[in-house]
Amino acid sequence: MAQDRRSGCPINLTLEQLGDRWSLIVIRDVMFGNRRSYGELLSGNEEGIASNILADRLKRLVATGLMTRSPDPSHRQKGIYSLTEAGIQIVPLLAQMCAWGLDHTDPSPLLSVRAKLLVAGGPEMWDALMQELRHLHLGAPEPERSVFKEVRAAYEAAKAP
Amino acid sequence: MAQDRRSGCPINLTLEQLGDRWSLIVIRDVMFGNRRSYGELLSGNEEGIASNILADRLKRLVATGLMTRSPDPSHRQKGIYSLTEAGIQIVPLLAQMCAWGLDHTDPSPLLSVRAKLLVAGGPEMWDALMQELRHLHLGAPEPERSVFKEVRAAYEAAKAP
DNA sequence: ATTGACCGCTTGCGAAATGCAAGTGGCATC
DNA sequence: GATGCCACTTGCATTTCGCAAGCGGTCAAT
Repeated sequence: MAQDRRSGCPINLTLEQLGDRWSLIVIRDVMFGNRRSYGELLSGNEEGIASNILADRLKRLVATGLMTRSPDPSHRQKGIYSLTEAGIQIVPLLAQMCAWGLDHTDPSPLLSVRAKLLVAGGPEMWDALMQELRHLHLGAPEPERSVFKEVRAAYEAAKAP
Repeated sequence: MAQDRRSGCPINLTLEQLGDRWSLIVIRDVMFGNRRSYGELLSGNEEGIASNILADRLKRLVATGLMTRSPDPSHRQKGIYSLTEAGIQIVPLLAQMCAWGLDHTDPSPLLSVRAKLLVAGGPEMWDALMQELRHLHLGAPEPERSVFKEVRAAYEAAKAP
């Protein structure tokens, strides 16, 4: 019963966990938007995710070990969602999706700014981002380089030139 | 009407094209298994894709420019599916999915052999594979290095030691 | 020309996922 | 203790998925 899967191929198994139209969107928002609660994720989402879908995906991501949910001390009802190490290691995957999307879809110029930077930065930048995420989500020491700051600066510069 | 999309984010746009449980499976089989016709894809598929889903995905992949369909001279009814350049550039994405799947799912040892090799080979190997795919699918000159051969050799060695 | 096997793809239909809108109930604040 | 907020559910219509069966064109043998 533990093995209810279509095949043991790693590509397939990844697809079984993340192969839908919303899971990676939620991870993207947690990761790059640093949205950590249900409300932030719901109201801030660019694509207009429905509330039940969001609730379902959060539950699933926690169940499959990509995120954890910890209680928010200021609001007992609220939870703070954090990426696990497995979740953080999705960075290169999202980066490749950025790369492909930039080249082969027709993304909006503004939303492409950050993606371009991330793609141009390459694996070094992705590693730095992952370090930073370990700091934000797992309590690791704060790294010197802040990819967030770099990306945000580029975005703001593009938005209001 | 041309723009019927949830957002202009490149990650989202990639997800809108490939974010389901079968599209990338089909691409994987065409790419790594060199299965080029409907029948080969249907009968050879590890995960047991349904015939209507396969037909639908092939249609969609052709429509969105990831593959082309050309007539098979030996069987008038048959088509030969080829990757386009956009399709070939999914290699790094699949490679990252391999990497993540190897680390964070529980893939079968045999099916992991090729994935491990591809991940260990890194971007150079992916580039070589892409060159080879351009030869097989787009008629580019045959490259010296054959990643297919390397991968097949590793697989056979693992299968029957 | 006819038959029969094969093969690419479609159809029908039940089951599941998706998406929208409204609702519920715990929680903090006043 | 009334009010407003917020995390999450529920109901229901629509779409997608998935299985099994079927259909029609093509080829090879006779």
